[in-house]
Amino acid sequence: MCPTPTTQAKAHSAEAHRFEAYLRSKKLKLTGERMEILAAIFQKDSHFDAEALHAELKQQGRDISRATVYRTLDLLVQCGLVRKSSLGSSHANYEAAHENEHHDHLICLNCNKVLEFFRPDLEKLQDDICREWQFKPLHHSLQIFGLCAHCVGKADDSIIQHRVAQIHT
Amino acid sequence: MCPTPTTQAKAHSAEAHRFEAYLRSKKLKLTGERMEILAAIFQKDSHFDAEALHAELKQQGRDISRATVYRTLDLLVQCGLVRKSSLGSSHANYEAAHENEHHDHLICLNCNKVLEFFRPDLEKLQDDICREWQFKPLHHSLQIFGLCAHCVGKADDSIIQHRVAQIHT
DNA sequence: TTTTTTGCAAATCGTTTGCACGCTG
DNA sequence: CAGCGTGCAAACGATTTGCAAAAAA
Repeated sequence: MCPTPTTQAKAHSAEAHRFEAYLRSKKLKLTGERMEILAAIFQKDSHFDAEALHAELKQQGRDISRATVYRTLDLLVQCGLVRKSSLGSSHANYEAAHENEHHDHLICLNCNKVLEFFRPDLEKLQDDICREWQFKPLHHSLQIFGLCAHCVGKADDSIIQHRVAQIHT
Repeated sequence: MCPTPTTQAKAHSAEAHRFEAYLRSKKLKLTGERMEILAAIFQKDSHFDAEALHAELKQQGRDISRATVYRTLDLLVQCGLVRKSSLGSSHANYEAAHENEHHDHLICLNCNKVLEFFRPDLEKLQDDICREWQFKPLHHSLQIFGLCAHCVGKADDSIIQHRVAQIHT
């Protein structure tokens, strides 16, 4: 009876509700473009950049301008539904903030795979450091760059060394 | 008797020797511009960006082109004398790698002060994480953003919240 | 109707590059 | 003198912005 859940179904997802609430709280408007961008992001499984998102929307038939994609990503970051982190590249990368869980990243310099991990003891250690310096933490980012299990031994050393020097943290 | 150590004295500093050795090993040339840039960097105490370095050189009477500054910074990063890390901004920041000591950063979102810390237990924890994932670490970066002791309570919440969302990691 | 949003294209900003000339080895 | 290095100005690529038309409240 129910139609198969499709992009359409996302209209009432938890993310959509949260975004709507956020927009209302800021007296901003709920537009088709904003909702489609949100849906597209939460359909994705991994990290992406603005350009890839824009291209994906276009191929889905929605020709939303790059400017709107950037503007909407900003809003989503502000309201906590999307997380931004470069992953070592010089341009911004984003990911849907499913479940609100925080995590950090292991980034393979050979195949570009991104592994996510969460360690409570790491979080605690950071709290200790902040206490020691009387520093109030609001955000943190730990990125470990190297070679994943598949790429160890298979990567060209000189290329990898070059990539290490190019990392943007 | 000895003349007071000045910029000139840097010509034989440990850094200069290391840079010279690196250049020789790569069959690159030891130029005045490269040495002056190195000296200027090691005179500085803190983090800086390419633009600031370029301006500083100019005001010291050395009018080295921006292109050369960028090219030389690259070389210095490659040979390990300079470290690159954005500190949350969208453009590159650099710091002299005195003593080879590794450290991480606490970055105040109000006054932009950067506190450096080193925790052996943090390094060990990262090794554990990498072992667990069979990941070979080559580089890492931990940045904690927030408010330093001086700025807690003095900062405008909405401005800080906005800055958190702008962080580039 | 009032206010916000959109798309477009131009503008920005940090950084890189091609090229002709200059300097190092 | 054979290569590299330099300065210049143009090119770049990601992101932002001003503005007039379009959509939401």
